[in-house]
Amino acid sequence: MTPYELDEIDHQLLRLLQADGRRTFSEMAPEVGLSVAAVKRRIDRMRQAGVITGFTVKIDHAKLGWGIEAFTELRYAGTTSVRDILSSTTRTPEVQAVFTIAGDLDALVHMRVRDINHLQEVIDRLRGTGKVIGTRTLMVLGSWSRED
Amino acid sequence: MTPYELDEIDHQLLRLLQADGRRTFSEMAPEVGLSVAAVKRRIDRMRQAGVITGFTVKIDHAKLGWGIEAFTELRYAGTTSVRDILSSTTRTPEVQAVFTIAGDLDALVHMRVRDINHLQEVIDRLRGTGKVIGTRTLMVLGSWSRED
DNA sequence: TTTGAAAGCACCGGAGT
DNA sequence: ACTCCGGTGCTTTCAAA
Repeated sequence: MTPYELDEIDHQLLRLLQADGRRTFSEMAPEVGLSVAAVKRRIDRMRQAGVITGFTVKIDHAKLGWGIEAFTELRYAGTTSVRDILSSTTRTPEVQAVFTIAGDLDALVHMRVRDINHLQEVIDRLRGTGKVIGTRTLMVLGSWSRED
Repeated sequence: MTPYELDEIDHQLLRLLQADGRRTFSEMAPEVGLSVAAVKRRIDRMRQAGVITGFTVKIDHAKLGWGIEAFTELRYAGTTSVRDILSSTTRTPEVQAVFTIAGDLDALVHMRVRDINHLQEVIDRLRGTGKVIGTRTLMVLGSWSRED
């Protein structure tokens, strides 16, 4: 699959939208030196091409009382399919993301919990579902994210 | 810090904005059964309280030719401060996110690269900077993310 | 692929229930 | 708290280059 080619102005628009996804076309137009209609057209085009898959809101989960973040590495029995892994992990509401992994372990799960007891409980829940044969949990102390 | 309390309508609004961060107030108003002004006030309030930290665009990096995603666990020499870890990792452009971690390892780095050679090169770069004394890389085969 | 303008909406403040 | 309303500004489409 040949990558979709962006010129410098497309990159500028993506950067502007990453910093503020609700920025208006009329606000961006003078910043990139094009008319409002041209900006709209470019963004529609990137949406159409699937480069832009959508827009979303950024939420501070700690402010809502979900202050603890952790990654858990899961190892499964040899007979477990990716579909089984996904169906057992993704139905746990504390799980934010699941990455299936090449190599000796099988999945890396990103989760958010309220406190340590809650973390313990979620890990137990994950160990109980399906054919988990081993876990290792990394508690996040701090995080940095590229302009998100 | 006591968590900010959301009622059912606030949760609905957050869900709507997670699915489409550019949804208009007038579109959301009838869906939650309030007036446009009331919706705006609630969202302004959540912004003010820091629950909503912003809005952003979702990008399909694979479509742009950055098709490979990986996590690298980094172990540092005992004298390394968190500031040193962040300054050495975050200036690598392929690094998307850095999590500092409790326990025997020190950081988990999320990165995006174009291909395997590129991955190799970035890992070497990370091993070269600062006081890295060990790495372990998990290549992502697939991923799932809660409504993103 | 761009600009420019017109019509339709959305936003946002204030006053009132 | 919410609703109604009016002024302002943004979005969207289309003709034209």
